[in-house]
Amino acid sequence: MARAGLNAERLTLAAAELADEVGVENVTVSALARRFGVKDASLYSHIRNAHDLRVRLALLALAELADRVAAALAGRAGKQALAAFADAYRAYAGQHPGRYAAAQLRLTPEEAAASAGRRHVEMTLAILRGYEVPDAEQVHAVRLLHSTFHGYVTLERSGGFDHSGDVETSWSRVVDALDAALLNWPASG
Amino acid sequence: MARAGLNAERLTLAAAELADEVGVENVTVSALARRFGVKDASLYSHIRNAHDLRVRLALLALAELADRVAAALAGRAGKQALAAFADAYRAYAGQHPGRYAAAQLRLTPEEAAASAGRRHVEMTLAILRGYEVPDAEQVHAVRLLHSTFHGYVTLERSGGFDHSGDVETSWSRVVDALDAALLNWPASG
DNA sequence: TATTTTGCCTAATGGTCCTAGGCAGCTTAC
DNA sequence: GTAAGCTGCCTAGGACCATTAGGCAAAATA
Repeated sequence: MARAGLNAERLTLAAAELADEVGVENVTVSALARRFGVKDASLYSHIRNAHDLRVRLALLALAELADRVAAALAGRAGKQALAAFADAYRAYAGQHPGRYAAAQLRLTPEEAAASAGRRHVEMTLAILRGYEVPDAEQVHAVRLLHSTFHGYVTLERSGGFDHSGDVETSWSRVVDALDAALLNWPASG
Repeated sequence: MARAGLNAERLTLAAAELADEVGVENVTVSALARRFGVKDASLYSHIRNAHDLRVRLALLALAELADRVAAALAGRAGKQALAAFADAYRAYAGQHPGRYAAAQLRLTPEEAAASAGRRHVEMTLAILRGYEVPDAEQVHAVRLLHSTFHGYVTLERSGGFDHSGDVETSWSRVVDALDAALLNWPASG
């Protein structure tokens, strides 16, 4: 019998495709084995267990997202940079809902350290350089941006906005509001 | 043998407790049956299936959250109301992480119509009455508020903020930023 | 070519979800 | 107060998923 040529990377990539097609919750060791035409047990030479697979998937998604954002950010500053970050972030979640959902997995400190999480924070801090946010306030500003972006795309994806109204306009209002908040930080009131 | 006295409500409540104790992902028909000292199959006279259980749990959580927010909102307006909403929302997620997570389940239109989702929107609109947001802009403002609150508590819960910095200060900055956004809506820039 | 490594296999266990059909405890009717 | 029926929880059993142990054959190496 010919071998299927499996390895951890190929499995992770296939898991990512599967996630986008059928949702993270359906990314299972069995489904993955089926996709490669091998038995479930065969995957355990390459991944430790199902959780290990999900961690790899999360790391893949975080890295891809960081790449997208970095590309969007190149050569931009100020509100241009903010909007580019926002749009790239939202576009990734829209094009890769399964991967985006997978990226929300809670990581251990070691896993987080090996992840692109740091790059996300660095890029957000880069945006703040276009504004005049005091150093001591930057953590809070980063949290506001992440929270808002994450909350928006999550609700948009999960159908929280279904009923009515233009989501594109809502999104630009969100970006405008964040821009204003950064301009007036921390005297936002 | 004495009967356990099961019914859909008791099961849903127990599922909610289970969710807060061990996480939504571990709220399983088996675990619930174990908690009542009955066999798995016995639950199927009361709930249609595992998904039905999760829907009931989501509806419970949405209703509880709406109650909390309504109580916090009573007699307040303007920024007071905004902060009360925000704090009640965040407190619920903090005290009932499993229920809060369960409330994020994607509902069908019929389920959503029977849910407290409408109340959430109504209460958010009530907050806007303390500001001067044009009618046509209210949808967008509601989305900004929901996105930001949801994003923040989700990231806070999932450990996205672990490393450093005062989360209470971050939270008040978030509320301040939203207050400012509503005061200047839609000329946020 | 002989040897080692390694990849995928079979076999088996235990957990979860779910259906079908049975029997006993509770309810109601007389 | 007992007989009838309803209902609740049961046993039995199927399908799918996660995982481990041990085997054999294909690749890699000597």
